[in-house]
Amino acid sequence: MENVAHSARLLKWYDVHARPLPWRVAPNSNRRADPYHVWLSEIMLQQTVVKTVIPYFETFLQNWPTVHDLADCALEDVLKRWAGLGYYARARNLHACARMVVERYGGVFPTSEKELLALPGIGPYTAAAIRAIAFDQPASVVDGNVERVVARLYALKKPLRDIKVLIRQKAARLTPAKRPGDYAQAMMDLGATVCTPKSPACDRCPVRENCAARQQGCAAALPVRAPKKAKPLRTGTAFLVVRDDGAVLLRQRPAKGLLAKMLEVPATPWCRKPEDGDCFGAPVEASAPVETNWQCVPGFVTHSFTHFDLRLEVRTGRVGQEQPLLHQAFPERCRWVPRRRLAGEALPGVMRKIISYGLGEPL
DNA sequence: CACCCGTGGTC
DNA sequence: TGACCAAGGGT
Repeated sequence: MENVAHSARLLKWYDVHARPLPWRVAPNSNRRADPYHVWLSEIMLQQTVVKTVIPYFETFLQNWPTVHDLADCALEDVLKRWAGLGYYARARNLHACARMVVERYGGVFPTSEKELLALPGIGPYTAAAIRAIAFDQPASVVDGNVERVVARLYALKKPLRDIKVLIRQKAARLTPAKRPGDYAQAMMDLGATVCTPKSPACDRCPVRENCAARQQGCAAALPVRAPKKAKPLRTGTAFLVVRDDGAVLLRQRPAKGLLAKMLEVPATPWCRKPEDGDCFGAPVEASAPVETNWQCVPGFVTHSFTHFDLRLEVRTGRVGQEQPLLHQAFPERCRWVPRRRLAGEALPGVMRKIISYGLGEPL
């Protein structure tokens, strides 16, 4: 394929169809996007769709207009603002990266691939995106969209995991020296709006003449993904304790692992075996954070994580102001949170489900 | 390298 | 409605 024709057609399409996004400058613009904005948006966009990211991006910029502001704030505040977005390691790395950029580089993002890759939360994709979009360097940006577009352009029919290197080579060869930032965003916009996973709109595609998969009629079937494994079910019981003044008992999760450093509703361990009333041989009551008259809420809260499904029973309990916490509840990590403050806390989506389910009202 | 790591948009 | 899976990185 003629690479020049490909990039020329794509850029011409992008000039017309580029979506205005908060972190994006207009195509063919003389200005470059702010590296802080590009970095922040790219971290948020990892495995997350544009529509979901936009309000979070606006909130972050409003609270922390510069990387200095973000570096100066407490991690806890970042986690609060990140709550609901998922993959919370991104938030911890974001904060660490901001501090590193300020300490090592005086708040100015480095431009070399080596230096960018050394920053927490920045991998091959994000480093290339920052170089291309913020610094106008001809870096080859390969994300899930580009993998799909390239697999179709060349009708690559082997399993995706076996041809990742080949796709990177093809993608690098397609990347133009001019307007690399616009080109990168054009490829990703194309994948997100035209060359979509299930039913690609080939009749609207600016590079349909170059697409081998379209000629063969197999575009929708590419790329070939490995079959997914079934998710195991984990079960447990959550204890929603409401104090007489309406405050709810929450607990900070451990520093590593699932939902690290986020707040949680105290609960039993989440067990592999869906056997009610028993977990590792211990009774459910052994995980209760207080002694009270527990009330079972009918039904379950269900939630699907990346690698397992969760089904939780919820029990509610009312306690007085002077109720002592039980030893098993890790009291050093427990906090009473006023009802009105709940929505702004670092509560993951699953915990918000549990609380609103147990309270019988939205947060 | 395989696995861990969230959530909700999308059809 | 449920299944797919997204602008990936860390270990």
